[in-house]
Amino acid sequence: MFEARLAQGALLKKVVEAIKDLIEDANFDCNSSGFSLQAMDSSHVSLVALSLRADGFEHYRCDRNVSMGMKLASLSKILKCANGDDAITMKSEDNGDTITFMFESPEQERLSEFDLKLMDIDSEHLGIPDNEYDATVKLPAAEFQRIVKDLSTIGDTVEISVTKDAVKFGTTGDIGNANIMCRQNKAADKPDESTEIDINEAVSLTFALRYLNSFAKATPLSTHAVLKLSKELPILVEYHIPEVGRLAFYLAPKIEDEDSMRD
Amino acid sequence: MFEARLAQGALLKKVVEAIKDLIEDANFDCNSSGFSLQAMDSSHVSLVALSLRADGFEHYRCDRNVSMGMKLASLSKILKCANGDDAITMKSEDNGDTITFMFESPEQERLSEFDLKLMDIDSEHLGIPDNEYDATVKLPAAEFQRIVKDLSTIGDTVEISVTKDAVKFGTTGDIGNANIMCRQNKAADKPDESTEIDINEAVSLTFALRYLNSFAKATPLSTHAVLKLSKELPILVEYHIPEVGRLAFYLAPKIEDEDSMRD
DNA sequence: TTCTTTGTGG
DNA sequence: CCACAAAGAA
Repeated sequence: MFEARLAQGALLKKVVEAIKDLIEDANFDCNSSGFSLQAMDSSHVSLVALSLRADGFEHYRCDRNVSMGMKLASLSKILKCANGDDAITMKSEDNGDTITFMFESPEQERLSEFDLKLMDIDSEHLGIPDNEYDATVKLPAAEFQRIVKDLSTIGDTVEISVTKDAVKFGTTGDIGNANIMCRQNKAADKPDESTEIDINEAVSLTFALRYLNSFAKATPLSTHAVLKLSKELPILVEYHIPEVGRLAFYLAPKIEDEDSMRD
Repeated sequence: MFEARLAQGALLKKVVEAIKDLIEDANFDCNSSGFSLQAMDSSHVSLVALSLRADGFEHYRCDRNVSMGMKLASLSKILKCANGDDAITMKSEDNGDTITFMFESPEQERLSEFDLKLMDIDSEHLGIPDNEYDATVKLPAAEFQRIVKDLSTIGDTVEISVTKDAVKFGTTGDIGNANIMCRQNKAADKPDESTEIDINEAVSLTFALRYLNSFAKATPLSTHAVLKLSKELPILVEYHIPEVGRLAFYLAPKIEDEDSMRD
């Protein structure tokens, strides 16, 4: 059987809120080392990878590897019934066709159980290469969310350019264009507001803002978002979940349409 | 004539907000002992009973018994024009065809008057038997509201089971099923959060969540909701209005469909 | 506090 | 089937 208890149930609520707009249904894979998910979004453009380590749970038991297919809209409905301060226990029998979510209020006065029917989902388990990246930018998650939201009001794509000591986000649209630049700033006094850049080579890549906006739904999970970029590779947008794991998103860059540049 | 002044006008506002979704028009009955209403909801499934005692009013005068038919949507419109801290005076001449609502701001700086046309409504005055109940559950009103709201996202009906020291709310739906259990807990330190169970016999009854959700609109009137259940009898959901009276709702249980159980 | 979402009434 | 209002989310 599989059984895992998360003292901070709010984490699970936030994770599901962050990915449910991107993915309709997904397999959650459980093994002795933890609880994870990998899935392409519905339009097969971006990829979501969640991993929660076994040791991030208050209690974790997984007798044999299982893959549990869930409809994320249903899962979200159920998790909305948990209070933010509830502890959440997930439980599933081997070969069972449901997963049980138990919510316990801090004083244990109220105990709720929700059984979610599992479903069979074909999933192509994509191996994600563990790349070295040309540039890594760590910036406050709220700031990243604000930037992609603001730029979305102007254009559809964003060009992210990273240089040694600044990252620039630029877009162009019908009404004009916009550029937002964030300087490196290792604010030691306010670590939550630091912006750090680690670079091997300057890169400049263009992405669809629509997906970055979806990724930014993970903002409540972490103080910082980490962007990793390499020429011609998908961007990796990572949210570290303190003590427990991480939620990561991959999105391929827009290839410059060179038709207009040919002579 | 009839004249009654309620210092806490907010009470009247809340009462009308709580019942206007259930009832379109109703007769308000006034006599020397108080102000009351009894009506079936529009679909003739549930029953609403309001009573405000004469001594709950700052001033109360009722020369002869009158029954005043009002359209609740209109009454609600009018009461929305009162501030929460206004005192409300209701006034109606005997044989008059209107009722006047006077709103006075706490400093008497602002005084408003609204006349509402009365209407003739046939009302079957149902005698409500004053039953002894098998089980009484008193729980925080907000918690009851939350439970019926959460369960509504999963299913259409709820099975309420009361045992000596806990009350269980269960439902089943397409995506799975749910159970919420509240333990008895006479929290002496936080009386507003206490859950108390008084039981003669364990009961388990099933109700349409839709109506319970409507009943829960009365939540702002009281810290606690009181559920009274007996086998095969309608559930009574009561909200005590401190110092003034009570708002009660009755709903018949779903009879188990035994077709599927016949051999 | 504002906006989006959902349920209800016409 | 459409529009409004109340409720929840940001």
